[in-house]
Amino acid sequence: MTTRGANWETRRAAIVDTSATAFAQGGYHGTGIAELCEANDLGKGALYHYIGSKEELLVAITDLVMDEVLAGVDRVAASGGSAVERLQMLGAEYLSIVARLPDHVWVLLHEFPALTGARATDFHKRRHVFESAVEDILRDGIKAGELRKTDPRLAALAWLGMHNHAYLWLKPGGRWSAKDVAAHFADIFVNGTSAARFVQAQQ
Amino acid sequence: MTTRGANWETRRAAIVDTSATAFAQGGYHGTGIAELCEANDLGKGALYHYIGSKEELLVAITDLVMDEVLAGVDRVAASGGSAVERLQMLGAEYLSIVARLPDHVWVLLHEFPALTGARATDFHKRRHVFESAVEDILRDGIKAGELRKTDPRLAALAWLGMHNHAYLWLKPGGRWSAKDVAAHFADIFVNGTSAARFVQAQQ
DNA sequence: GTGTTTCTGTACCGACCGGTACAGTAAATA
DNA sequence: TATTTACTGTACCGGTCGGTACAGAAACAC
Repeated sequence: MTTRGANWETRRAAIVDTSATAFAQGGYHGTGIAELCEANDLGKGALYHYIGSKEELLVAITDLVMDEVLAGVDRVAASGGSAVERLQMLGAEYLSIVARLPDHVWVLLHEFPALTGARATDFHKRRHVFESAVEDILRDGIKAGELRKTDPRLAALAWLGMHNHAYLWLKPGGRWSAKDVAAHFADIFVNGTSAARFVQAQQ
Repeated sequence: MTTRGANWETRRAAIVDTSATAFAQGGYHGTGIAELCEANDLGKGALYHYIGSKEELLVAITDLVMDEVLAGVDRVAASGGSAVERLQMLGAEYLSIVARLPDHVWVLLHEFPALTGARATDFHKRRHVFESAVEDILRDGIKAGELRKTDPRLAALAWLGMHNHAYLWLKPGGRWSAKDVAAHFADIFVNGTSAARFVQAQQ
């Protein structure tokens, strides 16, 4: 067993972040240990003093994202808002993570199939919690009469697609903020893009 | 220069398809030449007689998908329908490709960053044609008064996210057909999920 | 049958893969 | 100052990477 110094944890966290960026650029399999060493400005010995193995690095990256996502799910559940309010809040929570940790999210969405064994099943469980949260909110909204009677699973997949896709173009300091996009997406998803509704409302 | 027999092309096409499935399971970098040989039941010599190189295989897979996507874009443009009609039609065209070639699409969406040089710029140009087609239809719809005045770029990103994401769960012979999903998605995107509109319409 | 072309398996290449061993250094503790 | 503890660079491991050379098999032409 190896002992750990005072700032071992912070050093490791920095390595995880830097490596996430490297993976996001070259892919998990496409980025070698040598490149990670260069990105972190560390020798192999020093690197392995912190990471254990390449797969542990991948686990650290995915865990970091999923911890935040599930914390967001909890905050939304505790908010006690209406289904539509919770849907928009969940979108804002999720997109703020995407905007804050775009590289980590990139790695998560692209490389989670590289996880093996217990790590893989663990990840799938946690992802299921997030996706079910979306679907449950939609079910609540339909039951409460807030939302039309649509297939909740298919609608959830549409919602998830809209928001997941943002990891490709939503960047911190970019054209839109996470909050703006969340509001816009909630508007499209709930109210649609048709002009007809407003015509009718004016009648 | 190598000469080619009568069924060289068909053999190559079969190898491209089989390799797409292999890449979709293990990733481009994660799948070695040896695994491709096994998947295709061919020795290295035979395989290289058809593929040239590993990257050419990737190019063949992405080209196959993009050819179909751009053909769909052309058919939609030639249809002469309204913006809303064209939007739904483009969704159906795209999702039918996703359902028919899920492995190819998987490889395209995950591994296109591995393309280099002219291949990369070519791909980005063709993808831009597709994404612009979506945005242009939205602009047309807004101008014609069919759609509300929203940010066309952001709305296009929402639409693309919804449809792109389908490569993860839309399978041939699965729970939903490509046409069903396209109709459902168009309904959500254009009309939204709110119950309010129908309440107002009934008044 | 003979010669040519198309195809395929085997052996092999240098480079790089993820990972380990370990000596050495720097800093804290005594 | 002596000793321990935390950290880091170098050398190296067996294995696999993508790719090539080439001899021989199979299919074809005549």
